[in-house]
Amino acid sequence: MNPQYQKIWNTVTLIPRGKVASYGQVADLAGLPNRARLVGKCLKCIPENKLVPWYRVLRSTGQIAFPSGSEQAKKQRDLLMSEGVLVLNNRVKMRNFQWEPSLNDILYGLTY
DNA sequence: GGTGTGACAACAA
DNA sequence: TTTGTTGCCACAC
Repeated sequence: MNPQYQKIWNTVTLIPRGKVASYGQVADLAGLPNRARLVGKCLKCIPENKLVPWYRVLRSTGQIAFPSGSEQAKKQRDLLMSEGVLVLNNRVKMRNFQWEPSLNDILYGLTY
């Protein structure tokens, strides 16, 4: 499988419970600047055995990427709410919930 | 190789 | 705030 995909999945796995990240942020951390859209593609083909918290990835605005009211959007909202992330009108307040990776996260989480 | 397509982002109005 | 436009770039045809 494409090593870029592995890197992206690993990065998403590092997002802690109760926090979220944007597509662009994940791309940057994975060493793939300006490739937010690749992250989106990547998330829809996660292998089942991987257990990647895809639902913690949102648009830079805090909006859920799926159309509001869609089944996928509902599912994502429920998963976020279940770990304490407040979702109103298909959107999260990034000010409150955006993940700020520590130096340790970057040095030890993204290497393998 | 050209072309169209994204679970995007930044900006304008 | 919400909507539209433009830039972006790896992929799949």
